[in-house]
Amino acid sequence: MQFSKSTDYALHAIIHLGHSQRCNNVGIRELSGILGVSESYLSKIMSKLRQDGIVRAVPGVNGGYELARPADQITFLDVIQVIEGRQQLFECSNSSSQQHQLLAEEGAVQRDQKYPGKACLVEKVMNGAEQQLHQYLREHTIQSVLDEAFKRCSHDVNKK
Amino acid sequence: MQFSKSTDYALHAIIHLGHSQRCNNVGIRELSGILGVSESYLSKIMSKLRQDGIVRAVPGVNGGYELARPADQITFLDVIQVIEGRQQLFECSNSSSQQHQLLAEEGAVQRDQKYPGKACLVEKVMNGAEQQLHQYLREHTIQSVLDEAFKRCSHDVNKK
DNA sequence: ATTATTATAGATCTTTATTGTCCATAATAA
DNA sequence: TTATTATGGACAATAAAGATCTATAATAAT
Ligand code: SF4
Ligand code: SF4
Repeated sequence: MQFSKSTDYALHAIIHLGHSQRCNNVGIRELSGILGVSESYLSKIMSKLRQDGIVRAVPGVNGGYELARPADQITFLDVIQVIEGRQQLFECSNSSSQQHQLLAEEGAVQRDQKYPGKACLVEKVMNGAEQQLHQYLREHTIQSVLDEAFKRCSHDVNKK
Repeated sequence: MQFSKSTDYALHAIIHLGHSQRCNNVGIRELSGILGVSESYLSKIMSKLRQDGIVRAVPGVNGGYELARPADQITFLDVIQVIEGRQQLFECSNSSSQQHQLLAEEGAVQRDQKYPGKACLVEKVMNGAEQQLHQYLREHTIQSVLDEAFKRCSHDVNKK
């Protein structure tokens, strides 16, 4: 299990947009050059990011992309979920098996929406783990990375 | 990004073994029947679990599988990593891109083994998140699920 | 020792997901 | 109006997951 390359690209693209906030929009050409990915492929990713409200896009001369909201309001989780989707990390495929009887509470079969507390014991652990992951990714914003990069940078300057 | 079905099968197989500890070995036939998976496919999974020292296998009459160590010493992470592997959740593919300069410390390119503290800023976040996930999965053992299932069960009996 | 039983390893196939390209179209600012 | 830029659909290549079959090796019971 790994994050896809697209997630990698999306994160770096967003970070670059965050870094170029003051300037004009950033076109797909520039972006693709900096990330080292083809324009066609990257544009698919940017399109998704726009559909999910992470970036704004404007066509035409001097068009391009910009962040749809301040970088401190864009979390890693936000970006990752655009690409990876929002399904659960663990989805049981055999809830009709014999074992299920032992491990699941009554009513746990139709567990998707309404009874979060009634998940089976396996899902309880797996979903718990996923929550830990999400929590951490929610706590880290694009801005926090930008800040740290700037800190490092100025520290380097002081050294010299 | 999702856990594979194989991980699902592996977890359930191990749980069943833990549940049948007192009795004899559990053959692939019984196991496959209970999980609702083909024998051939499941045997591949069991083989991996054996190679990684999670279960013991004995061929021949009355052979089968049993846990290689007590269920309270088998964590969810143990089982999951057998199937999903041990690569990092996030592996950067373009550390030669222009962006890399900004985000990575010096020496961060050859980051794999020796400089865990020097990872780049993106990896720092992503690896941190992975650690959260792993920590949680490490804290939950097969036995803990068994215990809880038993608790529920006896609670149900009391009700009746 | 023989035999029936069981796990193992290899080859192979299908299906699904990821990664990637190309092109025609729509939108926009100059 | 036009040059420019993003968008969406179709498509292809590759890789990974899911699954099956078969021949072989190991073992316990006889
Ligand atoms: S116990 Fe949970 S994970 Fe297992 S089969 Fe039932 S629903 Fe699925
Ligand atoms: S900054 Fe980190 S994630 Fe980004 S390219 Fe460099 S090594 Fe990869």
